Amino acid sequence: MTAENIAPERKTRKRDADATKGRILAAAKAEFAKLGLAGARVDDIAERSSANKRMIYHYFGGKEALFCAVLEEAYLDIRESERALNLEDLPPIEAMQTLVRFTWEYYLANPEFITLVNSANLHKGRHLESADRLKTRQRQFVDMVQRILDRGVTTGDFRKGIDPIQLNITIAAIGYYYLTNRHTGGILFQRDFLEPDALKTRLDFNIDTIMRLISAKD
Amino acid sequence: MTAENIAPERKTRKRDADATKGRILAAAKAEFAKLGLAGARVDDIAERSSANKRMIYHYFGGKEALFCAVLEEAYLDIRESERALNLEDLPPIEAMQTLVRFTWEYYLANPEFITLVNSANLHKGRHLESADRLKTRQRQFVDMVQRILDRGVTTGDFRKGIDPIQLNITIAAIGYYYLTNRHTGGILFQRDFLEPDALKTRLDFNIDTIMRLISAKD
DNA sequence: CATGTAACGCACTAGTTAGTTACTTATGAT
DNA sequence: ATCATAAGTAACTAACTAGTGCGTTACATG
Repeated sequence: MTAENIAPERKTRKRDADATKGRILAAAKAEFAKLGLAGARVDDIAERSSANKRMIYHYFGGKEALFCAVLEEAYLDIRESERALNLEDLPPIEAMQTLVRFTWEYYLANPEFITLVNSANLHKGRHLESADRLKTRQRQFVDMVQRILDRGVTTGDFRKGIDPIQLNITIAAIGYYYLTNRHTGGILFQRDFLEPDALKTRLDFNIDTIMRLISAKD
Repeated sequence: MTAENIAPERKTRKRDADATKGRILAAAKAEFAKLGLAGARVDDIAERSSANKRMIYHYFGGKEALFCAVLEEAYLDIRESERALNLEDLPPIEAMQTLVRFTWEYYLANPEFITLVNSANLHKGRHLESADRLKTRQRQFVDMVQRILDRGVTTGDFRKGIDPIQLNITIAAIGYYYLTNRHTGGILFQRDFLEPDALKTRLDFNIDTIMRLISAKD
């Protein structure tokens, strides 16, 4: 499943199912992210992955099944990266600020995540229904945020009764919306949304928004 | 440009350029919103509008140009609806709460707006570039929000120095994200995002988020 | 009533596109 | 070595799709 195979072990290893599968997945991710499910072309994915179209049908079954695989992998990656932050080792305020910052930086570094999720929702989430491993991870994630909130209440930093799901949605929303709509936003507001200054301003604004939302002092 | 022509003036008026154009636009809006730009089919739009495909090319020039027309109309409609709220006649706090509530309710009542904007951004906003009338409206809208913020500062209700653009983006974001990602969100969080209780909870949460963000007391 | 103009519609084309068939080639267990 | 199996390829197909050529029909104007 390694995405690339730059230094083959012995000679030029011509046959490597795992590597081929990984290359197809990476190429599909790029293609689906750029053009959406309907706009993506199976032939282009085959070419981008320097594999053959037949291999896509062999390993994944078809265009839609390939999209399912791409989507689940994308979601698993962000949930795994969040877990790797070890937020539970941080004081509550710092943990929450880190989460807001991480979410923002993840979207910035992985813009294809956003367009993939948008495509999935255009099709009513149908391609995520069977991703059971992900549902478990998601629950663990919500529970972790709940524990951070609880700790913050104990220390007197956070208000009581905040729903971790509403909070998660809000943290995602204020970063996601800015970035997914940066093109139409840039035209309408006559600003470059990706300029370093603009990015810094927005991140600070977002951290401030979340801190004011959950803060106990008021 | 009237979308329907239920009561024709004299006899059965078989030829009506305006009505045909309007029907095509309405059908295209529904089709593009449902399937995206690449997924939409010109033949289907022709059939849905009970017009002929030839007419689409006659009136709009092509699929992409039709998408441009649909998109600009959609944006103009929301900006016009916002203006019709006459927020400047309300006290600052009430004006801002009304704006948050309106934005939410507009997205709920016009779900196609969200998917159209998503499609436009998938294509890097290219289809909105020539919408000059809209840019003017957008500036007027931002100026109006700025005036509400200024009034709020004068009355002592709002903090100083809030950027109306960051605020607008945030108001849109917390409603938009919840609704555009309601399908994947529903699967991952195991909740029905559109249930009446869930909708009410989210709207209250959103109003609270914005009020805490701009409120002077802290 | 004659006539120019714009609305309208059928049927076609040239190029795509997802998915498949039939085949070759490398690999590793025996 | 050999041979079953999995990896890999090229060429094909049937259905689809954006766009167009060309002819017809309604309506306003003089």
